[in-house]
Amino acid sequence: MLHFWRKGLNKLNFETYCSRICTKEMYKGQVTIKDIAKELGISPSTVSKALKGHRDISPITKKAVKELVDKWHYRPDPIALSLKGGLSKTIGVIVPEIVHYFFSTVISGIEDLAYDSGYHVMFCQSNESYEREVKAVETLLSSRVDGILVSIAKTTMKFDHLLEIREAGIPLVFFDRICDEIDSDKVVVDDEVGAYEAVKHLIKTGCKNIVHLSGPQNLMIGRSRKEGYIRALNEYKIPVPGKNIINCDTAEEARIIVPGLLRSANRPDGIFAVNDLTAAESMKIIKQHGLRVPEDISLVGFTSGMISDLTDPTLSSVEQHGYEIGKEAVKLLIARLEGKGDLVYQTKIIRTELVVKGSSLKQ
Amino acid sequence: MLHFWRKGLNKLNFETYCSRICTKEMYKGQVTIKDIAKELGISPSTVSKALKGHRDISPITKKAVKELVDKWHYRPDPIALSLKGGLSKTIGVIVPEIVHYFFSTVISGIEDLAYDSGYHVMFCQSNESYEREVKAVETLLSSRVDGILVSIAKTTMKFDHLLEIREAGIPLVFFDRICDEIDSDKVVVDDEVGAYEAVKHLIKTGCKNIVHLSGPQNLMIGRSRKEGYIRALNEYKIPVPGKNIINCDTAEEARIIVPGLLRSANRPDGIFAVNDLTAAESMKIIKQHGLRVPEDISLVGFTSGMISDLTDPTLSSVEQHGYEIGKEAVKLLIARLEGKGDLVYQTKIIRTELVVKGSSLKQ
DNA sequence: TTTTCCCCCGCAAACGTTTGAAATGATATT
DNA sequence: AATATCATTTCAAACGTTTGCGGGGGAAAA
Repeated sequence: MLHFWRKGLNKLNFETYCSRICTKEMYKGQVTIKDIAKELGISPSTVSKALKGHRDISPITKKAVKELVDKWHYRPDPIALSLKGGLSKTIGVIVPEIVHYFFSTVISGIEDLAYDSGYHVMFCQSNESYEREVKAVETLLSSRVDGILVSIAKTTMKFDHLLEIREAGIPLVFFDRICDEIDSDKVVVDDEVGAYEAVKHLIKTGCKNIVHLSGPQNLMIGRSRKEGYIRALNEYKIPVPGKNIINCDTAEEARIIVPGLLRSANRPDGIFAVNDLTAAESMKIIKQHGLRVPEDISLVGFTSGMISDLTDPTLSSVEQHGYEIGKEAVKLLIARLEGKGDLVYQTKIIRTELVVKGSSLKQ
Repeated sequence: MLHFWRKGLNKLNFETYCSRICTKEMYKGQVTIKDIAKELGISPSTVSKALKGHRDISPITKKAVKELVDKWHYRPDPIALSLKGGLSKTIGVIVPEIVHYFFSTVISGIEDLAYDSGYHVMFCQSNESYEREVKAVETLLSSRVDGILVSIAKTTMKFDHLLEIREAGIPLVFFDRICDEIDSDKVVVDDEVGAYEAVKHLIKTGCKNIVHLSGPQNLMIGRSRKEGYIRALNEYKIPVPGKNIINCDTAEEARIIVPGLLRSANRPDGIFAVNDLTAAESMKIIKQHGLRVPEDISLVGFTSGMISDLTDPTLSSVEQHGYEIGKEAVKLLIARLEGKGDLVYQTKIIRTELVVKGSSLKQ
């Protein structure tokens, strides 16, 4: 029974060879390499080799295989491939929340570059919860992703789960909400410079009493933006009273905090908010109190997307280039995955850009 | 070599049994069931059965296995599992774009329910391009996802790629941007009713000349919203001149179209826009022309998230409950995947809700 | 005619896991 | 003492694919 068929095969012309009736039950399950082999009366390994153009396989067989493959819509099973090769060609992403302009922009960048590079994207949202974040790491690890991109939750103070990723031997890249305690590839926005530029702009346009509505101080981004604020004031020798830095990074908090500010003895004439949503809400409150933006109070936010075009007046803001961040993060990860990256960890800084609009143009 | 060890094993106490030195090279690759077996001197199948609490396995062995598993952080390889079981426990999602409040909300709902149900989510964005959508289907199919959720792109007019999903035998659920030509499970918003309610509200608050800025008519949502608009006007015996229905569903188009409207002979006193972004841009243009909202022109949009709170005045809009849509879509898919769904296709309708805010309160 | 060589192709192992069937040793039954 | 019973474990096959190795057959060289 060995090789007896070959005489027949070699004499077979393509018509006969390929026009056999399609007996494969295509409605159930997928076409496998074995099905192709059985139909053609050859072995699975021959089919496999034919498919990748191995020189061992004769042109006649190659052609026959390819035609049947097309006819039956055979697709190699990525799962079997992964089992063999050990790589899933999938990268995992953990973000605090998807419903958030900045993060969806980053994800968009991640998705675009990942797919162009032949990787799939699997993602989880932590919903800003430490527990969910731990669970997400667990999920991704047991999914055998090749690498993980993560932007940590506001409430994350312990990092064991992230270290576990490292211990499992899979590459990790932080973006935006990075973790200082862990040495790794990182992509960050130059928050400090962005904040500095924003506050400097407020000072130059005549603000004397600038309040900073700040973000959580356990996150780098919260600290950096505050530092930029302080540096700008220091540079212009303006005192920085502690009460001018107020933790307030949501619209809800703004509704509680801003009214008090407006009624206080020395009302601010400039506000630098840690994000646009807070800034926009502040603007509304200011207007409700009968004050004008920017005449009475100038406002600058930190990008959360198209918000800045919708407010009245339009909102000056620091653009973060989320799409670039996503792409850079994937680039770093893939470089490491494919071994081209040298062993030293990199931190990529994406520059910010102050976009001045209506809310800070005093005259 | 067969079973000779057992005498020893049974006499072994746990300390000795489990405290063997961790010789496994844990820095490279994953711990497999074989490693556990080898270390314990038993066979892989015993380990496997011990792990799932098979009654065949003695308590002493079970405990030993579990302790080593904990110690070495063994995780079953999902890839091997998938190879065996034929299921990847992954669902694929195709959306037009992630950077879009409505879709990111839906995705959030999808993600939440999917993970709670033990499924992973893999996703692609079509960027509103037909070609990209075809490629996304291709990608997802060759990823062997168990099911696919899709919201089609604006430019998609042919549906062969979607039929291919059906032919591959994997369940398909449409959401929001559904495809009428394909019989399948669907989750839709009752756009028609939402539009009807919105326009009725405009009529009741005194608008006589209402313009509809409509969406693409190849999409159900574009057609349905237009139909709701027409039904409301018909009900109040208000004529519907063709020129009052204008294709315009982006801020860019609004900047071109709306100024003309405002300068026209019979300027509208109400506008129903197919989405909030268009409505918000229209509002800006109206104000720039020295007209007031809602006194001169009332405005109602169709939800795109938090936009409606940011404009001045706030924007009346039809809420779509994107999060619910995502959850329902996953629910339908999982029901079908797990065979509990009967064979008949379902269409789930998520009701909309008119949220009246400042832009349509004339007095 | 025999030997050598090359071209094609099949075999088998491997990836990690599951599962029914077979086997082992000890104990209980006749 | 031979046999049946039981608990516990191993064996082997399977999922779909890849790949180095070995071998059959035909053609060219001796």
